[in-house]
Amino acid sequence: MNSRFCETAGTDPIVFYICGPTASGKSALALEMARQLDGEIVNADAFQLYRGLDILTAAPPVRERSILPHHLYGVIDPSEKTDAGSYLRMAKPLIEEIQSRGKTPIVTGGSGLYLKFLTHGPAPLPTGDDKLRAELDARPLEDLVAQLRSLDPVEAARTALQNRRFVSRALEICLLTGQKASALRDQWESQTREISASLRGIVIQRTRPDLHARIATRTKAMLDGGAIGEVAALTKVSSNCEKAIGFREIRALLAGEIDRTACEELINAATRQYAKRQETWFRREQWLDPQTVG
RNA sequence: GGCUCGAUAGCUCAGUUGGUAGAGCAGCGGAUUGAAAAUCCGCGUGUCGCUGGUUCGAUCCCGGCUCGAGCCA
Repeated sequence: MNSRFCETAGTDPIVFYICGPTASGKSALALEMARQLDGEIVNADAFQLYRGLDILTAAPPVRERSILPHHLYGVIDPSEKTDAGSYLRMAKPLIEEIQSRGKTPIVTGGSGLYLKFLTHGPAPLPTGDDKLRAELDARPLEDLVAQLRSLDPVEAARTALQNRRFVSRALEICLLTGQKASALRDQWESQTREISASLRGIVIQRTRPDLHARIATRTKAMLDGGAIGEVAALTKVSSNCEKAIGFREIRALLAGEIDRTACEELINAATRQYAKRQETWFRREQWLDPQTVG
């Protein structure tokens, strides 16, 4: 199975992608492939970017990272925010630099949106604006929907109007650019045709019972292995970083609001739900080659 | 041993004055280009403990049994 990818890697300066749901074994596979392909690993996980949360976010441990180059792990302070655009601005030059040294970048991670930025490029849209978002968040959803409908009826028709995030973002684009979000998005859509054909990568697939068992094992190991200490040690955490699965649950445990058993089960459930959403995302990325494991 | 209460979805429970049942959580499916481990949409998945009886019809009423909790011995 792996030899096939070694061959394709040899023909062109390519980037190899290893995707899949959380706890599916991406990191281990990435390490093995990096050895075979003379590659270097590039993180594509939105939360493993944060520093000091290796255990909570199931990032490869430092001893593993020292075997061969691992990039973009623990590079952002938990008090900071990040987004798919800034991830792309870090990852793209890095990948080119790795290639310039004759190495194969092996991108691995489970953040579908971040991966999509890397594979299909950014749309010509403005970065989110915290101040504007705070203003929009303070207004009723119907109000935002009405404004979006008047500014950009095409975008309103395509947007899931019950989803405040999506409505808010569409409106944000219109307000920040003075243009129609729908028009800007159409530009990008037309640019991205054909890109998928040039991409190489796999998505790890496991049965649900297998994946759920692996999640349970990992959650237990995290809680036993220092995740609680990591959370306890954080003093300043961005609203972005605190969204990490397990963060809220461990905070509740530390505050005595829930017991260890409840904490573990809440994290398990949230992780299972996340894994399911990841599977849904990667199912749509048809350029990925499914690899059934387990 | 006697009495009382309970037994309904994977879990916690509601309900049907008799017409085969519904919430939350879990689960399953989906959307998703700058918050994405986020956010949102859709779906009830069932021998109503077992067994007799009454009834046109029982998850519901009656008897017996099983299991669980409590009280009395």
